[in-house]
Amino acid sequence: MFGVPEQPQKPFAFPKADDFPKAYDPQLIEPHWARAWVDQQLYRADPSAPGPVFSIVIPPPNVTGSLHIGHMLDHSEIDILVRWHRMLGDNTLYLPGTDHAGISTQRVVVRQLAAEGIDYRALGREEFERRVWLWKEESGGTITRQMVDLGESCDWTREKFTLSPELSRAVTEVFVRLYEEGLIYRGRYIVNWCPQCRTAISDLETVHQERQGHLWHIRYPIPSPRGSEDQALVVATTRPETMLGDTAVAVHPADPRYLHLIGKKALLPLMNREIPIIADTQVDPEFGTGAVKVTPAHDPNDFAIGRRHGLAEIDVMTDDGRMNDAAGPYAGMDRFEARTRIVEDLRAQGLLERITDHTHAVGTCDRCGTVIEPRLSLQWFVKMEPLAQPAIAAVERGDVEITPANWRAVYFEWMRNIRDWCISRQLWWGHRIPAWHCQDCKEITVARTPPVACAHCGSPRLVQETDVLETWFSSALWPFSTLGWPDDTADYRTYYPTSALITAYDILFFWVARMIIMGLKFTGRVPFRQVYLHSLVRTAEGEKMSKSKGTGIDPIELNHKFGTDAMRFTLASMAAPGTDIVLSEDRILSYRAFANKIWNAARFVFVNLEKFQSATGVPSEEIASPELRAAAPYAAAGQMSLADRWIFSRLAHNVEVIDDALVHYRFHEAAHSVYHFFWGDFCDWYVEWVKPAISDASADAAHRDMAVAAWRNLFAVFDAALRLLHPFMPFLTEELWHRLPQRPGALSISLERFPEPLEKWRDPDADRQVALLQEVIAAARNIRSELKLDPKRRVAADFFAASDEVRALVEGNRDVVLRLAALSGLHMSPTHLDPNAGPVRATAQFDLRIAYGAALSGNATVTGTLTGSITGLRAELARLRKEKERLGRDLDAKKNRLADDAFRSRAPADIVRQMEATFAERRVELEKVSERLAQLEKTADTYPAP
RNA sequence: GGGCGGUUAGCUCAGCGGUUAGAGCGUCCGGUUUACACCCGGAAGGUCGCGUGUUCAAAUCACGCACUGCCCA
Repeated sequence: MFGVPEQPQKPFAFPKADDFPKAYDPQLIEPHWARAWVDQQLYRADPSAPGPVFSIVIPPPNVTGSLHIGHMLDHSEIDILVRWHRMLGDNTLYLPGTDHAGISTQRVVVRQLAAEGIDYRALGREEFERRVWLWKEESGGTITRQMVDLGESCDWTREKFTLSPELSRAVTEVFVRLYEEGLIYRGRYIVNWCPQCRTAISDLETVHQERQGHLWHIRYPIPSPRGSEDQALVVATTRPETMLGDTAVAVHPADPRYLHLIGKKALLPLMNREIPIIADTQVDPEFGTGAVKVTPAHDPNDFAIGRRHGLAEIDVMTDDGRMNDAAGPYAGMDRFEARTRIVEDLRAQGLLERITDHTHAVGTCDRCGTVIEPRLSLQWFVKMEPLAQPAIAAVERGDVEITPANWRAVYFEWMRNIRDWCISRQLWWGHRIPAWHCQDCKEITVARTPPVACAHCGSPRLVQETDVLETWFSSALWPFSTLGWPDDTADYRTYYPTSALITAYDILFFWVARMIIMGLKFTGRVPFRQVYLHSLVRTAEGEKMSKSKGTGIDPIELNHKFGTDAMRFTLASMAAPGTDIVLSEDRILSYRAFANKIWNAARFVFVNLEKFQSATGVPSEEIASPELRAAAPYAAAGQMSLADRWIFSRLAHNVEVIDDALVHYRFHEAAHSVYHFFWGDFCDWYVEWVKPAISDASADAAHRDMAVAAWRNLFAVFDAALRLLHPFMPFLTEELWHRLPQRPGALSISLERFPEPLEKWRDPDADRQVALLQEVIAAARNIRSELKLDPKRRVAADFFAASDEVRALVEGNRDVVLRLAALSGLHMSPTHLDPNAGPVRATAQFDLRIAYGAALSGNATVTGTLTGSITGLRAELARLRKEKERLGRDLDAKKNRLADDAFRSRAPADIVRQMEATFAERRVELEKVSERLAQLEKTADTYPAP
């Protein structure tokens, strides 16, 4: 896969029309380039390379999973940044890899085995692990294959896996150090237990769902020496099956209803066990009856009460959610079956006081959705509070910048209320905890390598801990473990801390926060300088995608259908910080059209160069060589054309916008800028503008020079546009770039430089002048459209310039105006134009009119003409009235503002000046509109009423 | 219960103090303009959820309300 193939240097030949099908088909080129980028190892990082460093590690996906659309968003954003930085000349590393996804991978393999009729426990740990590795080998390539298909420019030689020996070494090192510092401890506490996965899971992996449940009010009799009958306490519970493990009933010490009962005993129904009635301030007198059953082994609050009062802790369940022997007659039943039976039995015994509806949050397993059982068990924990302090400070200081900034508050909130982290999992797939239990003294020995003797008593009888670490524990080390830590490698020295972390906001706590904690603890530095948290992709219905509901979108399928470039561009264009993305096919189609537009622009450029070459004999090397493209822009006879000045100015402007947008992770802004530059500025205006110049095959030297200069500029801009587009549409731009002549040895557009926003290209005069000409052309097109003129028909227009400058500009560019507006002539009028002769469009700078006579003249038919017709006149009147009203409203508002002394004295001077200028301009427009309206109304009066 | 978002054109979304509030799609009108019908030209369409403030100036800031989504307990 990584062998570098020989690159035969073929002589350059311009693509012919045959090589350019009219419709762009991404399937023809994307697989080819995806392959080539990997095979040539183009993105292999070199720690000794020059330039500022830009490094980024991938959020590792589940090794046995497949990419979903959220990954594609994430990876597209990362790859856009990476390609951009690489093109800026940075020493760039994009490090790929996967994690071992402990619970889900184990579950998949357990299921596979079960399907073969094999109980995984019967296989034994070693054999089971071997089977999981086999499965990893078998399915583990999917993710990386998909990433290759996406064209991600990562360094595959540095691909990492959390469970590989090198990364496992980092995990062991971290575990041992934390243990030695007393930051890891083992203890018996209530944890979230998933009976389906048969393991403890962390608080974060427990998802709370609001559910409609019940509150069962159960009577706990209070036996008295004299045998009085109705002495009883009523407790309310949502989980009656846990009562089998009750070891007390608790009331609030100040609750007058129960004062007299404190210290007495209650008889636990069904179990016939006497349990104490205790007082504890944790009891909420408002909830239920104010008396609660206490089950220390199955509820975190009860556990706390139990510890305070020295209560027994009776676990009544097994690891798969069944009732155990301590549950007496209910032993062996599933917990929910037991619940039903217990309620029935209580009812039968008259101990069920009542049942009320109760909505409460039920903890469920993040992985499998099973209802979590809070359960007492012996687990390993990380003491988080001391670790969190530096992580809070780092973000406070700005050592880590979080974007969008509102996530800072969320981060702080979680960090400041952090709870100890249960890191042990009762699984076989994962990093086995490097702790050994002494069979003699029962002490624990934690070590980097298997110890031969107990550190406490010297006994050789040691048994390794069976629990593994949760996957996020190893993920938390990812930014440095992947770079060689704990060794001081060249990669680590060069690329750590990484530059940025790009991930979805839903793993801020799971992963981002923990990486900051671990990075600071073990490297003394933050793991990344910036965090960008992007949104989630939702379905067209706005729902969160879910595999189980089948609403997940397969990006590969969409890429195949629309092209990876189009998909990537779509995601980028919608990736506004802070807003979830609702993906729709319409939107993707519009960017597929954009790819097609680029393709066809290239087609135009190449095919016409060929024509030019054969007509003039000017070789393509004199027009499109890489050296010439790099040296643009060109002037002919010492002067650059207005169109050329303008497009380079627009290019510089857009490069600046794009650079700035990408610095701030505003992918949508960057995408919009490049889209409008290419389609609007380049295709709609520039190419149309210069068509005559580049097809001028006149023999004389002056014309030839102008044509060559025009061609050189066109190629230079086209080349720059491709480089500008490259991070967003890598495949198409790579393909087209290779169709341009290149230096020998130039391998890829991705290794070229991103265009620079050169100040010398800025040309405010050209910007203004072209904007005005565009307005003139648009005005003419607008009238043509209103007159419903045949688009091919050229008609004459009248023009009044409000200044000599405007007149000179329009006269100097008469040809382009006539051509793009399909006019046959432009007659300069010394005075304002009479609207009775035809519709007038006017700005403060000019009037333009196409006279009815001109529209009618000749033998062409004018469909639906408004000439002299009452309907056409009415339409124009309506338009003018609306225009007048709008201008009037605007002017009133501005007049008031300008008349306001407060505004004049308090607003910045340039704002006031600007307001005055637009007011003056708008007033001229209003005057013109009013004048035209008055004249037309007079004309309208001569018509009979309809 | 606490916190964070969202509410802008028919749809999906930008804009988050200062030009006549934008984009893509959709709609309507006209087009086989030899790069592109995945196209070209033109147009219509919005009291920026409601209310009250702050400000010379509010879609934009603050507060309240309504609806809605998410996170944490």
